[in-house]
Amino acid sequence: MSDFDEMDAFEGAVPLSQRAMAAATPPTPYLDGLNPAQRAAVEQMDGPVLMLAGAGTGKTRALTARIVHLLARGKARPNEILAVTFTNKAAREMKNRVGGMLGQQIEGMPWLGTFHSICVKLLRRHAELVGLKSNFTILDTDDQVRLLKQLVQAAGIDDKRWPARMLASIIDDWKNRALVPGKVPTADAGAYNHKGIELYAQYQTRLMELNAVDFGDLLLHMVTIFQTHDDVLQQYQRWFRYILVDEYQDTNVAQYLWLRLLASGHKNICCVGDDDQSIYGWRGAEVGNILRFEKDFPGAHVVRLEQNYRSTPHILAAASGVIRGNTNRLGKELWTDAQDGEKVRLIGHWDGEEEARWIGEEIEAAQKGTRGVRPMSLDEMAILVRASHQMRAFEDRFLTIGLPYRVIGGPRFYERMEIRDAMAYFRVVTSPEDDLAFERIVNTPKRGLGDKAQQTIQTTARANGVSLVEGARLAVQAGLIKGKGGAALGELVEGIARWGRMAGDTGMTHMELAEIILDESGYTTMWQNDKTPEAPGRLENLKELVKALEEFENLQGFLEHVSLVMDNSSDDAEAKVSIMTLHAAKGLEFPMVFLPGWEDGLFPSQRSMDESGVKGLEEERRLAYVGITRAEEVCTISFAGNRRVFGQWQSSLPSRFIDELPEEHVDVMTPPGLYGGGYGAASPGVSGIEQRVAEANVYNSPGWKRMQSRSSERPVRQPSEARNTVIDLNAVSSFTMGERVFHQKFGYGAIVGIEGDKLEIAFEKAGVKKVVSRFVTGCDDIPF
DNA sequence: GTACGAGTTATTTTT
DNA sequence: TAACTCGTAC
Repeated sequence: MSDFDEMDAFEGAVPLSQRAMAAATPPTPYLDGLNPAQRAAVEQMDGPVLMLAGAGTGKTRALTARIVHLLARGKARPNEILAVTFTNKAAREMKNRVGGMLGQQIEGMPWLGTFHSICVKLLRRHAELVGLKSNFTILDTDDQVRLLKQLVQAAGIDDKRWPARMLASIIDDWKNRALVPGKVPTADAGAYNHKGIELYAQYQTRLMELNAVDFGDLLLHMVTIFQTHDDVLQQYQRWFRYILVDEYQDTNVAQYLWLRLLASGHKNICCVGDDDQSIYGWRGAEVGNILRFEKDFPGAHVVRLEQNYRSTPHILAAASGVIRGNTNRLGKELWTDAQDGEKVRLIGHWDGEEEARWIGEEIEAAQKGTRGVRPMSLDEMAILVRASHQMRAFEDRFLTIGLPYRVIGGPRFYERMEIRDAMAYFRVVTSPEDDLAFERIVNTPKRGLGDKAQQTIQTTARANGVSLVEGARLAVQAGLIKGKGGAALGELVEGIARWGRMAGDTGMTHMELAEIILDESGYTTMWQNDKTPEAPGRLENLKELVKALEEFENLQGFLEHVSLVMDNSSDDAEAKVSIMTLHAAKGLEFPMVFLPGWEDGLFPSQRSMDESGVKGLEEERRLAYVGITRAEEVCTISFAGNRRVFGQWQSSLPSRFIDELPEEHVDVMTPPGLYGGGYGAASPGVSGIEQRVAEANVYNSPGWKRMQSRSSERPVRQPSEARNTVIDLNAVSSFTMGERVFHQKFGYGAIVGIEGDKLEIAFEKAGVKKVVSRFVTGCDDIPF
């Protein structure tokens, strides 16, 4: 069971008074260099503390110092401190920093971890109280949906109209709100075509039968146990002398209840967070938890960390100006000692491609040091977008100009198909009753087992009250599955049994076992024979998976770890620009940050506003705040007048957040491709940024005005699209020797030969190629 | 069992 | 537009 040894976390309870005395007045080097607010947050050890930590105010430092202080003062032993984070990354960082501050790795803080990993440990010890066995399996989203799909279909519901995914998110939402099937309010009765609650109950029953839990259950079951077994609750209330919570603004109702139950004895709970950075409302986070802290814990000490060590004053002022638009804040104002630095830069572009092109050029200039303050490495730059589809324009552009970039986020290593397949094999081997895993691999690779064969397996298993593996064995034995499929299935079942025996055998490492499983099952061969371009990568991933096993004692340990730790370890050496969503950027910082796509409807997202009204808008605004505060030295906000949305050209207005930027901290730039910038005054009554944007921007250009005036009809000349059309019409004849042209894939180049409609082009990055002329556009660079 | 074509549908994502 | 899912035809 991974890093959790049954007794470790609780052993050696020496009376506290004795320990406290032994640690009379030890030196406190970890307090040096803390500012007064941080220090207060560290030294106020007893009772409830709310540490309101603005962006870049050294919260992790204060949090780790607090842990070290508690230990140094003998207030608690390492295993008596409960420290909860949201992500494994945060947990890891805190662990490292506590170790670093103490000068050595203490014997471990077993209760420093994510909500989920801590709940797994607890639930394994008390599983029987909610009807589970302690070796329950943890289902991920994929398993969850597959299971629900079965139930939905069994209930005779059209899963096309009512997708299982939808039900999964409804159930997740209930679990986030700590609602067991019987407690779902009647207001939600209509959910999922009035079948939601019933299916939720069925799903929970099915999970019990499978001895399985989903992510939401980890919290929910523990809350149930604490609520119904006072003795258990008290045991942990006594054991966890001090509780620390990171990112408190992201907690959902279940997590909140869990914390409140544990803290209700001594109330030594320190919650750290920033209401202005609450951006996960859509997945159940309740800003209300942090806003209500002082009511929940009367007499709480509230400490505000407001000195920012990250950004320049202009950047902070811009961020403050935007977030000021929100109501219902606890209220904080970031300040800094730092020198002035550059103002936040604001620029509008004609369309999204233009924006990507400009940012690409800015990045290249910044690298050389011809722009901004100093030459910067690509590692120091990031582009933060609202929605991942916005990344595409940048990827396309950077590919053509050969600018190295990396996309952060997206499918993680352990979510890739081949990894999940391989893990399903491991799961079946280590626990043959894992039906979901068996279903996944029974016909992967193809064994000639279609729907009918799989149904036979199901029926046999159910009739005999056994697992699918066992059902399959019986079915084969009884000759119910004929031909090639039957033989292959027999082989698979036999293999599972054999590999299971090998697992118990000590003569073999679990890495060797893993390789044997993947080879003998034919899984490796399947990819070797696959000729799709991604096959080699998948084989590579499988190799990496086996390598990752090394750190664990056995396959079970590995599976346990992986079910909760879905990390992506991509540490490539080459310097690259990072592209990611604003959500993914939380907690990160970069000297140079680009915030493109600030257009109303895109950011703030129309959908957010439609679905959640003012609440939604405020969360979007916090997203803007998070974005701006990621920047250390240079922050560039941009928007485009026109953008392709679902293949259609759409024009939009600059984001309302742009109007909220304080004018004196913003430098409005003139977009390239405009003849000298301004086109006269904007309409009267418009002032401040809006006016300056209008003066400098496309919004006051003839092209824009033309489009506006014809807004009811289709604009005569769409951007880019128009350009392409013109070229297409003149495809054969329009090119001349030496002309500079652009190709989607190969970038810029010059024509060195013409043969009918085929062109020979010397590309700047890709060398000389022959290309059909319609794939090439001239770059006459005339705007609009 | 696969391959292809029609039809659908377009946030944010951790555990 | 493009990516994905589903159903049908071979």
